Amino acid sequence: MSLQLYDTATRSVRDFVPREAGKVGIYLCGVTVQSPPHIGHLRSGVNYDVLRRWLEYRGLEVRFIRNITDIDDKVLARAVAEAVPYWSIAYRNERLLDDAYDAVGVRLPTYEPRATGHIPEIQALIQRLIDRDHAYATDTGEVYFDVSSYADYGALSGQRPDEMRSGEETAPGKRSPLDFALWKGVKPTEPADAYWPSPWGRGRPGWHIECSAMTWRYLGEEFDIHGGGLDIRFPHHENEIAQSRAAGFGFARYWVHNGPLNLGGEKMSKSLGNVVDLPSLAARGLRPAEVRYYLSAPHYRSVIDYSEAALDEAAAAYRRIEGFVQRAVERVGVVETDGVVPAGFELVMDDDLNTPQAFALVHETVRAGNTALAAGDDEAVRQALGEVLTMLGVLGLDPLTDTPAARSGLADTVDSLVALALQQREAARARRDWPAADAVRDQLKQAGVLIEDTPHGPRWTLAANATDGP
RNA sequence: GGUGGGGUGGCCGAGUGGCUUAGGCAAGGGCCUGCAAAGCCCUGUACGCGGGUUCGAUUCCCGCUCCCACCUCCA
Repeated sequence: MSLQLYDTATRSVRDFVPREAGKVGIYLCGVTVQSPPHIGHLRSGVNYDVLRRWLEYRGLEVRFIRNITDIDDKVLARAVAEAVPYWSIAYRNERLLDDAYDAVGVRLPTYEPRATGHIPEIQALIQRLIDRDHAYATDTGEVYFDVSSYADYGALSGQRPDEMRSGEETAPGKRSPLDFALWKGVKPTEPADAYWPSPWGRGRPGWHIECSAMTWRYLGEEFDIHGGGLDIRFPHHENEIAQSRAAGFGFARYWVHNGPLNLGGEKMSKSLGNVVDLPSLAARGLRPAEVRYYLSAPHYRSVIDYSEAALDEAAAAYRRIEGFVQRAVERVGVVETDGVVPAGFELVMDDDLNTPQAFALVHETVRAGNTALAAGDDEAVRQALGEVLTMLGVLGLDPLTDTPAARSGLADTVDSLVALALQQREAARARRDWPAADAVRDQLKQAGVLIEDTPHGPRWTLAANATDGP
């Protein structure tokens, strides 16, 4: 069996066949960097990171392009409000986004192009659309895409132009409310440095066109997978298709959309202001790996209704896995694996990336490993440990490097100090002075160090929320 | 009004025409332990409502209802 993906365009699960054997081109609509990222953006990043890792596991060479839209109405409005250059806003938020992605283990894309770095490509594409009678310029220096010129408009999102609410604003020279701007003329209310010269007058790109231009530049006229959040299927992706197809390009062969992350029954979004971000979760004692688990454990197309309780449960589930890995490594050392995941894991991942089932297999293996650990069956422990690490690796999680102790950078220091305390406790236990022994354990617990007795002697771990303080 | 997705045991969350009715969290019982912790074992018998198809439906079909997303900037 090979990978099957749900394709939004055909509303069906399809066998994934790369257009060029052994290679995959993916374009993911990144973020408009108008404000700091929230975990809804992270979900998107994590979902496609898993897709990419799985494609690579399957031996494909992945060219993964994730764009940054660094100029749009909101970025400019923010710049005016803060009285700073628009590009400083965009850059600041871009850095925050990349840091957040990095924290949750989303690998860097092959390239991360910015809209403003592709003005020539954008203008070339616009001119091409004008030449083909799919776009028109107005007296006011705007260029609009002529929706009526593209028969398949609405196919991706199931919208019919005649059924649509007239949400699009009208403007002088605009032929239809549905037409959308490819190029926007100078506005006196916007920063003067937000414009470039063009055949249609000074202006800047509209939303949508930058993605068509950048896919063209980095992936060619036709490529394999286009991804993004379900919420931008319309109008953004619909418009991208219209532009690129009208320009004569084959464009994306598969459309993958991740589900939204809601909060309180509503989509978490910048415009609604109901956002939760990584720093606020860190303040609650959650580690990025736990957040990644939370975001990747449900299926990528399902809705996640954010709740602290669900997040805490996910963190507990991840710690269970982590606990096994740590104990197993202490017992048998780090194992070398061949990098091949169990067949059952391949099966469920090939099935439209069924990560819930994939994690179920991880947990089943953990249980087997724990049993082996209790039975002293080191060979079985090695087996389970290797499988767990390999599966987690494909899912972008590495419990070996991302432990609380390792992150503090003081593991060795704590180890020495705890060893000292444990000597006293063992002495007390030897003379059956249980109150004294328990006092040591309680004091360590107060300090955030948990003691467990095992058949091979006591071991310590940092409490989950050790960084949280009392 | 249009389009699409969904309502699964206390909670999160997969899945399936019956067969072995995921997995995690929480709960109760047990084992282990000086006591714990961790771990292991056991227990709970779920599929929004009403019809229909079927030998049999949570799974297919129809109706209803509720929720969410999109149709306007948003991963």
